[in-house]
Amino acid sequence: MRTTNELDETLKAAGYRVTRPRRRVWTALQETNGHITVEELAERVGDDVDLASVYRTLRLFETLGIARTSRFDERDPGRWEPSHPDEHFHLVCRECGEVDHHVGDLVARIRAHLDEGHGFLVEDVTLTVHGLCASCRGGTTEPNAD
Amino acid sequence: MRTTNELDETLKAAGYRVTRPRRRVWTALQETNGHITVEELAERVGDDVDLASVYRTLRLFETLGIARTSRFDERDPGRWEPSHPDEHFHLVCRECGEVDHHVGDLVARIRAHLDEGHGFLVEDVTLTVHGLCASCRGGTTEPNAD
DNA sequence: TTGATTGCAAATGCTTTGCAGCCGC
DNA sequence: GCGGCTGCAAAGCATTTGCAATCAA
Repeated sequence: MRTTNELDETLKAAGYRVTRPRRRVWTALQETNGHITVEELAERVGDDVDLASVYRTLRLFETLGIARTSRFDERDPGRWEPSHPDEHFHLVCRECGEVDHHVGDLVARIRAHLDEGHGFLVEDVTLTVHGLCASCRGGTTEPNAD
Repeated sequence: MRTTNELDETLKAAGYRVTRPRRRVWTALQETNGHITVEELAERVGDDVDLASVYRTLRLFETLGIARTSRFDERDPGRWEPSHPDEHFHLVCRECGEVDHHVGDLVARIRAHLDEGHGFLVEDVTLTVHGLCASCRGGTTEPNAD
């Protein structure tokens, strides 16, 4: 899901109208490719789209399954990203704030593990790892430094 | 960390004063043993402790490392729990809202896995699983029902 | 045309903050 | 007594909502 055409189809298929604000928000979200604040997004979209519409549009995208929101720090505003078919998790650096979108089989393995033992039916796994990214680890980045 | 005596020591050791609001919040948090809203907590604490003080106290407890906050749904207020020495994760049921505090080695294994390959220094792992708990899985709880 | 969608402005809800008085040490 | 802590009230900030006008179908 990358082009505005694909957005148009998704909207129509679900019975929603294709509008300029929706296209604009969609494009802006694609351009940044993730972890962006509603305010930052609104800035990119431009002043002729109201902040409230950006919020409404993002909520709609979430309902449609094409965007997702998450919060990496309790005291930060929510951040949005186009939803990604791959299961992934986030590595958040406490120093530089960088968010690494990490794709791998880890989430799938967690899911598999949970499906076994417990009576709990897993629908969504959210994994966030806080720490220090390679560049912020005190200069040295040698992989086998203790 | 369970008694008010232990709270007192923790506060003093860090140079903070032992006060009635702090003891009250601490006790209330222990009693519920987790995943409680600030408002619910304030209710238990009583009207003679101001809501603002409850917020301030919880933030202090967080700083001291004896309480932690998390949000299971983007649109819910934050929830607090006494911080737990064991690494654990949360199973949140979308039907009944029940939050299961799940202790196990899964988080440790995730941590170990991350420590290997990547240059990222892991400090905190947050894992939240949304889905349906055993009792909400459509009545039937047989493990091999389709 | 017609009703979904928008912009605007006001409201909401959670959380924080300024400040004068109070209380732990 | 001093300075940290509290209650109170007001502010802050992200997000939502009511409503009349607008625009996609």
